[in-house]
Amino acid sequence: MRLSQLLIVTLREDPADAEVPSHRLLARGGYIVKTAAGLYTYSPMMWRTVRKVAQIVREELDREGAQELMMPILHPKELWESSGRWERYVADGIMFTLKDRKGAELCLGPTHEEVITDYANTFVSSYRQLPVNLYQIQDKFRDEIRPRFGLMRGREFVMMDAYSFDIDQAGLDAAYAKMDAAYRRAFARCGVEFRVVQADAGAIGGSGSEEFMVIADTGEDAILYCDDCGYAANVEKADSLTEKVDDAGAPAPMERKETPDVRTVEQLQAFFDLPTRRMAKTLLYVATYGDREELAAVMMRGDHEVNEVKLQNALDCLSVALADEEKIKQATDAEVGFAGPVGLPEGTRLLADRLLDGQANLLCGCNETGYHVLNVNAGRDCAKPEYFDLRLASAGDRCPKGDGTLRSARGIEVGHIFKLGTKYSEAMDATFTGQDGKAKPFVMGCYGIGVSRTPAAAVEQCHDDRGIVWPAPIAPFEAVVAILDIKKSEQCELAEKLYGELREAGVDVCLDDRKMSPGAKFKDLELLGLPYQVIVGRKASEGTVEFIVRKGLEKSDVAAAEATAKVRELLGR
RNA sequence: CGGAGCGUAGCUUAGCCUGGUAAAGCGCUGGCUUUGGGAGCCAGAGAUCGGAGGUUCAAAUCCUCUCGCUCCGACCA
Repeated sequence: MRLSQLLIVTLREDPADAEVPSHRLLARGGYIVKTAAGLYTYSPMMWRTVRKVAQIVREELDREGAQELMMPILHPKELWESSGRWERYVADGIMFTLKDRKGAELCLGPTHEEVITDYANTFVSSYRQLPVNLYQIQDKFRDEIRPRFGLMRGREFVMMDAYSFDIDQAGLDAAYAKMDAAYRRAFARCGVEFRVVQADAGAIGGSGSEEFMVIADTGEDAILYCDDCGYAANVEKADSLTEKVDDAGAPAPMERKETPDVRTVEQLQAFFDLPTRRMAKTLLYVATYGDREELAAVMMRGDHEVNEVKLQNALDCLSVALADEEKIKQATDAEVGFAGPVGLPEGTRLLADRLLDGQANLLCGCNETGYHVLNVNAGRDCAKPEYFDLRLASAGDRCPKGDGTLRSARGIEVGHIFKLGTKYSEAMDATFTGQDGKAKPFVMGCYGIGVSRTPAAAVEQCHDDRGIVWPAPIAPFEAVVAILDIKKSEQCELAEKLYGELREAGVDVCLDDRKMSPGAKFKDLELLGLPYQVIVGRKASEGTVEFIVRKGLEKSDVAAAEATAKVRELLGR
């Protein structure tokens, strides 16, 4: 490809709305142009990269025996009603919905469990046809509350979604392991540094799930990991340490204390001279279940924070949110800052972090403005709470699996694998006939890769102050031969020769024959980030070219006759 | 949805407070020169100032409403 014939427009200034490096550099390099909020047009160069990622993913999935197919983007409402998700997704507002000319309701597919399950139900009728693993690479549509960061969170994006169908849990475990292996190979091939972490299954549902995170400071997810044992988890999911507080002695009589204007844990600590771990703060949450709301009181050790994802799972509700001031006053009959388990209104659901289970003599609020109570013992002074692991783990905690210490990092979620089980097959009555002649629901897994997010994550991880530094496997071109002065015939001739040689050698190379000043060309190639650059300039007449490795901008003069071999060597061919 | 902010040429912005001929840089077009670090000169094209109302002799500027976009929180590949 000759760059003079490729539509490349780079900008000298950053677009005003770009905040993170990947958005800034992809926009400035002309790789993406915003069409509307969260909607981008990919340039020819960008599309080459997206296709390379897709191809790597395709190859690795195919190696595990997965089969590519294509499903419609438009889905009928009825299909989503059969799984029970229509109402929820519409209520969430995440789904784009529309009506056809007859007034029938449709949605733009945000994910394809319904369509694929229906397909499998139609086509797979016997255990003899199983296992089967089907995938597609296609645009997904989600009306994100806040699209942002360019390709990192768009409303339309390219996704690989795969679905496995098995006869039993063991089959699912095997399919899941294969996908895990395929994902590891695919992301390694893409040249990104990633980590696999345990994850909350969220709205998709199911038993087990792991996320593939590209490590980058601008990642939207926080992860915790332990270098000792390899434990790693999304902070939403991370298990918390299990050791209890030191012994607080035998249960002592409860005492009501006047604590004027003492509301926060810090203030209490100063007031009572008690360690924060001897206090239980009580937070009031509003849990939403479809069309009804319920109030829940959550007790947490004074020095710990609530993990709202865990809380949501414990309550088995659609969403949780801290109660506002008015609701708190209504429920506790007190100002904010004095809520506690003692004397809560009848019927209020009371939960507590499991670390409080069996803990004696806690300091709590007592639902009366200006008062706290000392020596609260659950079961004696207040209702026995339901205990769950509700604590937000944090860096510095002891690893839940060993003696190591948890460290934290930020990650960009580029892949996610789930063990769904029979959630969808049962809801949609999708069955096959087993060996015993009886109908059985498919045991399913689902798997996603953000195909358009992955290059953005790669840029996030791999750039410098001059521009993008593409990993070679997903760069729009692996190498470029650049003519510095296209009016010099010896430069053009040598460049054409090298360009031909590299193509012969199977290198994905382009010829930069654009008419621009040398300085502009250098800057442009740095911004565009092609991994290996062969610069044909002044020394062309001596048979010498400049070789630039974009990563680190290492430069050296090499004999033109050696240039092709050098590129091949660096590409490992 | 809640909070904050921004809409002026393809891009980045000035002008708005204090109403009075829409401005600059980049990019684009033509010409001449230039060619190893975003070249110079000359000549051009390009904006009904997001939209609608209002105030005023007069609105990019003041007021009201609306639409769009960005940022901070809950969703997810």
